[in-house]
Amino acid sequence: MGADGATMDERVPRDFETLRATILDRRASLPKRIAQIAAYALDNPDDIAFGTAASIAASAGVQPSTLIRFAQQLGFDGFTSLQQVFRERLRERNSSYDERLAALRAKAEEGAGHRAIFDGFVAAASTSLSDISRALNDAHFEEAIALLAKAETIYVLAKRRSYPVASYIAYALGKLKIRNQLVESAAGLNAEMIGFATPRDAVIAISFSPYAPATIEETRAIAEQGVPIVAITDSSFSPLAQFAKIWFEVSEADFGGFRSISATMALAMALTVAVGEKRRETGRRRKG
Amino acid sequence: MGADGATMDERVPRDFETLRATILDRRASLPKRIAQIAAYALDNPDDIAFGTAASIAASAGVQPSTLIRFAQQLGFDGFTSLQQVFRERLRERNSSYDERLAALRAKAEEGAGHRAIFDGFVAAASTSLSDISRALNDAHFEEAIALLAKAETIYVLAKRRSYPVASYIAYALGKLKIRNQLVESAAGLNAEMIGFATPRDAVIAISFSPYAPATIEETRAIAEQGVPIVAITDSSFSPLAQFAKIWFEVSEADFGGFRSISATMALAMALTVAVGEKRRETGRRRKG
DNA sequence: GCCAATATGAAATATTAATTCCAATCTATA
DNA sequence: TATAGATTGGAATTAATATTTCATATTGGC
Repeated sequence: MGADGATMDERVPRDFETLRATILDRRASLPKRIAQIAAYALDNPDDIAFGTAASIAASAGVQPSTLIRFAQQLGFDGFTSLQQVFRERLRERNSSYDERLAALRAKAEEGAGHRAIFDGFVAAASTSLSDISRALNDAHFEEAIALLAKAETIYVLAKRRSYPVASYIAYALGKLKIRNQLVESAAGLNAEMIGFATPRDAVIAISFSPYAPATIEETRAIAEQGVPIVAITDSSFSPLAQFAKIWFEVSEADFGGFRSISATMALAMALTVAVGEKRRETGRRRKG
Repeated sequence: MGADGATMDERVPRDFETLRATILDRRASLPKRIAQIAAYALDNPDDIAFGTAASIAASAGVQPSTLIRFAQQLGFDGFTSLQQVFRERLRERNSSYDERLAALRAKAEEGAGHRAIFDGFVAAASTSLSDISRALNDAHFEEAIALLAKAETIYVLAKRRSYPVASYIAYALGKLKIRNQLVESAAGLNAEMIGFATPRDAVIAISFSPYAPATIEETRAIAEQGVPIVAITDSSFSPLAQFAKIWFEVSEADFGGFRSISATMALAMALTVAVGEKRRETGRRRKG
């Protein structure tokens, strides 16, 4: 007794991912019609989940018996048990995006342990992304890219909660070989740093309520020097908005008093990469 | 002829929402057992989609015939056609989120202007969040929280692309009044900084391929001093994994060569806030 | 409290779908 | 090219599942 015996179903794939891997693995060695139904199964998993052996076989252009042979070759004892795997998959990802989010948030708000905290942050991030995806103004986005693309140096200005975004922008700009200056508060030399900026440069300033006084002050100073500013902030009443040539309103969902920054991050990354893209285009045009 | 006649199925709900509304509407006037199966259907739509008349009836505590009567009362000609609505719902729901993402990504990959870049980053971030939500191991998460909660000082270690995450963790830990030390490379004093760490402290180390050599080296050094390490990285082959007591594998989707960091951010935020929570609990217990 | 109308339970029946079987066809090898 | 072995198609068989039926119970109006 033990490992061998009547059952023999020790290595039958129980979840969709394993099944998928198994199929892809054996793909090359499968006979023609079996391969055909295998391909169909991976391409139309929903049909397998809902159809009958006959209907699926017809759609895939094979006989029902082939479908059963396929299942058996994978170690299942028939089509029905293969189908279970496809149904289970649908169950697991069953709910719609919004329902899933609502469930996450509900679970999080019930406060069921530490997992709930994680779920809460995932939900907040997802919500924020979905919001910004809807709200982003294409025209503003294009203007901001154009403005930043022709800057000699891009100054990046953010403190506290927004600082991670700024440091990411600086990192990405560096990788794209775009001259930039992260205005950090460490050495207290910000005023001098800002002093070097000219109207041929540009600024990305990021601040959310409660707005860090230093960010506001520095933005004001640099705006007075005539340096154009792109602001990422959270409302039209934001003090940044008045100094900015272009500003984006990003509303981030919060959880447990900590606001998400994923929407801001996505916007920042897109802005950065788009500026890189634009510069390459312009460079080519100049050359050609 | 026209509206009346033999068929009479003009107002049969064809989609789930209409069906749901119809059921809720008639709820009060339904006989006991029918009401019972109606409630069950709205609470467990997945079971209706996949079960057999017999299995569903058993779960809901009624006879199969009652289930059929329920369907007929709603205007369907049997259980099978009622079931179609529940199956259709799963099909649509499922596709909506994934299709939306796929559409975003497709648009992004076609490269239709700058908006496409933005869509690409939003899609990458959403995918990453959804992946980590599925993949996160609760047990590891709890262990990590426990480990970090009892640390005297939490050292945060990350360079380059991961640095924004580290700076966010440091900011959040600070707000939660948890002693922490961000190991930055600026002044070149990292070795000395690390030298102060003891086994009563703990480390959060973050690094993704290509792993910044400095992060690896510093993690190794601090591990050799017996300081327990929680790592966030991208594979079990990561050099960080070997030094870590607990490590999380986070797979981030990428767009245009820039990987998302939203999943890592969500995990980092959750970890931080959960540690704060845990400390407060423990503090209370000690007092009370 | 009685009667008619309605609702319910349980088993019989009809329908549909999965599986098996066998003959026909293809494929690789000597 | 002959032949064994594998693969496939299609119909027959078996299993499962939905539906119907009918006896029994319950409810609401008088």
